[in-house]
Amino acid sequence: MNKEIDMNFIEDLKWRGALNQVTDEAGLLEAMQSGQIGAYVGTDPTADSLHLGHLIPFMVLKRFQNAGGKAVIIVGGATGSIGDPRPTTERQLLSQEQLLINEKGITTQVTKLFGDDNTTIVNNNDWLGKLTLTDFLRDYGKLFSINVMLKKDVVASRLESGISFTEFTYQILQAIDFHELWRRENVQLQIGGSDQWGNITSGVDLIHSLEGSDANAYGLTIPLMTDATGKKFGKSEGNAIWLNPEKTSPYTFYQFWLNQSDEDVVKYLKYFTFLAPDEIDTLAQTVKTDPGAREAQRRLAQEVTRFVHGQAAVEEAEALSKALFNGDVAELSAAQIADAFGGVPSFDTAAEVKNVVDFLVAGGVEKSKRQAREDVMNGAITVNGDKMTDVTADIDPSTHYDGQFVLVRRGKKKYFLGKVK
RNA sequence: GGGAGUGUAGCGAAGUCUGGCUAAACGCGACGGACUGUAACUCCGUUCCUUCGGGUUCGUAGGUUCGAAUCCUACCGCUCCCA
Repeated sequence: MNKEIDMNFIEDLKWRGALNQVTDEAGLLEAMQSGQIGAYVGTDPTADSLHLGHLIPFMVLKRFQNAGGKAVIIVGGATGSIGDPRPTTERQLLSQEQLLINEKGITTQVTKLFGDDNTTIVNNNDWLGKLTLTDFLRDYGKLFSINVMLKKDVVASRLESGISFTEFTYQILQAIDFHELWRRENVQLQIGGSDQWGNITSGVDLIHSLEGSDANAYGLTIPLMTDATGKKFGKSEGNAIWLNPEKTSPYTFYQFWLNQSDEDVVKYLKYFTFLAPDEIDTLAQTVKTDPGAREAQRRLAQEVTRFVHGQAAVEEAEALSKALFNGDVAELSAAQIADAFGGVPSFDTAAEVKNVVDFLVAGGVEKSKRQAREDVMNGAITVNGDKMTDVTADIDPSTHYDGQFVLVRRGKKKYFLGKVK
């Protein structure tokens, strides 16, 4: 492992604003210099795909990997079946079937992000699933003080509103995970969001209890990511941005980043790209000198989309963006539509003349006729490039694109593609 | 086990004592429009469904009443206190 690069890992994180707390900064750097060590990030399969919130710790893990470390990812089949306590309310347990589906989806995505080299993906069900209750109580339970567990922020915040024994125990399971990886994969560092601090330190303490207080085990947390308006990062129109292209198209993903505000864009460039500091500084200058060009946003969108979906997806998203925002969509050919519009939400529609309002509702563009009428009357609906303002007007799918498609726009930039059947 | 609270639209929160003027204040969010840089800010409109006649809502089920989110009964969920 290169000594110079090691020295930069923490410094780089600080510069990028990606460091909240470290248990022992000097100790960690020393461990990294003395040979290859592993770091891990745990993810519970709470959904069938990762979303942008998950990307936050993974970016740091990726930097660790780039710095020469080994990346270890736990897809938490066991912990996922228990549920990491939220500060407010008890979680709903997931069914075993759902957990399996989720594990599979997440494992696929993680593999894509981290590649095969210096990456290990494990499921904690492999060890936690085998642990019997008596072993658990004898081997681990004795090492945890209820008094300490109660003081963890998440637990403390739940004492008023209530917390089940199941969720209360979660921190022990996560601690066992850390120890297990410490033992079998030489994982000495656990990375997580700032809300994971309590769980991470539980793990560090457990390793120290079992392996001696001089055992190398460190924790690192990342600040809570919020946008300039103080809102939690990673939502668009109230929906999560997923990494699964089936759930959030690469085009929508690209647009999410392209639309970041001037206030946030540099922060995200530092955080979500692997661009060098001087390059980011240059982009930061362009935000000041020529904000309208949105050079920084464009670069951010390209970099992150490439990291998650690949170069081809970037090109597709850019081609589509160009067609939608810079061209006259009515002039496009059916072939161009078929080619470029794979990324917008689509729906099937019959080859028959239909009232606009009914058409919009049937296609899922609008959720109710009331809403559809309102939007039509406000001039918010454009069909094949023509603005519709008359609620009694009809849509004839045969007029454009060889009768194969109907292109609907709602508002300024939301497009829907009707595929004529 | 005993006692006290609480459950209102996506969320938060009024309204409940003093039943009708309440499809239900207000805030947030969301959606649309103007402005613009496919921005931010600001401003404006909308935000249960509808064949625009009306229909169905205030944890659930009943009841009282000409009329109930508002009163009564039972049940369910959540919280707190006592044991």
